[in-house]
Amino acid sequence: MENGTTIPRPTEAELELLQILWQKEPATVRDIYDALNEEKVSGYTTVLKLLQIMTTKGLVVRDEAARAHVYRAAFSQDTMQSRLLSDLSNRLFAGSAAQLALHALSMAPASDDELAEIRALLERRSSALSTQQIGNANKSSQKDRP
Amino acid sequence: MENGTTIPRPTEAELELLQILWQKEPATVRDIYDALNEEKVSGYTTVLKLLQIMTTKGLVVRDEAARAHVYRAAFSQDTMQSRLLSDLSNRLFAGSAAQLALHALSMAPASDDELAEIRALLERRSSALSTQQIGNANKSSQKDRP
DNA sequence: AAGTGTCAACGAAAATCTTCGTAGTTGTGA
DNA sequence: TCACAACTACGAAGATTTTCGTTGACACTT
Repeated sequence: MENGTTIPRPTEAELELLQILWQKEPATVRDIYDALNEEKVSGYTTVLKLLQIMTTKGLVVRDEAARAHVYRAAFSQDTMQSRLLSDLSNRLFAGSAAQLALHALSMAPASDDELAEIRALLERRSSALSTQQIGNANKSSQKDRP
Repeated sequence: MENGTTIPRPTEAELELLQILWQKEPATVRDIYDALNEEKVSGYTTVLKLLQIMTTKGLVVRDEAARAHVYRAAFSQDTMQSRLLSDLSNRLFAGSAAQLALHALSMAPASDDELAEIRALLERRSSALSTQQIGNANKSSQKDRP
């Protein structure tokens, strides 16, 4: 395919595991299995198989040193959020992330803190409206392991 | 399943057709087929089949009066945007649409107009921070056909 | 050293998604 | 009226996703 630097899009079930991983990282299959079963029932080997698939996809990274392999997310939650957001933006908002943000904002029961944060971001933005790409699709403050 | 008032989540290919529908509504299979083939190649019956599936799913509504059935999206683009956004919000942003908006904003190369619009929304928001639900998940100005 | 329990690997079944070929129907122009 | 073109319905194949049962390897306890 056109792979390379592209982050693979996780499926529904895969994203669920990633959510757990981001919280409990690093984790063994059992760790994840236990955490998952607090929300829904699922077989141990199901989780295992998913993790194996995600490993080949490059969604997670595995340390096989110990007997119980230890898994980590290959990409930070932040990176994945950017990725899926821009995906949705392309597919449903004609590529305008701003439109997307606007829409999200209009349906968000935001807290005062969040509103303040958004205003701050907006200020910064209006002053820095130069040619540079403003986005942070590659915020280097993140620790991804591709 | 647990259907009822729930909007079914469109698949990748389905969303593509919806995009076209929102622009060219109402449209026959051929209309959609033609529009789609300006972007990518796809068979006529493929489009037809998809529309049939989408009809049973309730994603589109069909008028069978004429020989060439006429299709419309069952939900406005706006409604679908809200739906998928809140979906992503739940699955990747711990349910915080504001966090999602913030993230989208930080990666959006927004235009001045859009920034202004966002600021306006923000103003409105801060003054109207009462108990009422502020969102527009059901903007009654929309014409959905469930 | 044998027994017990945990683990990864493998294969495969079930469900869903995507695509298309074929058949049968209907309206239209010759 | 006959033939042609356009359309829908049906079925099915291939791809992908999701789930799980079984097997063999490994480690710890007794």
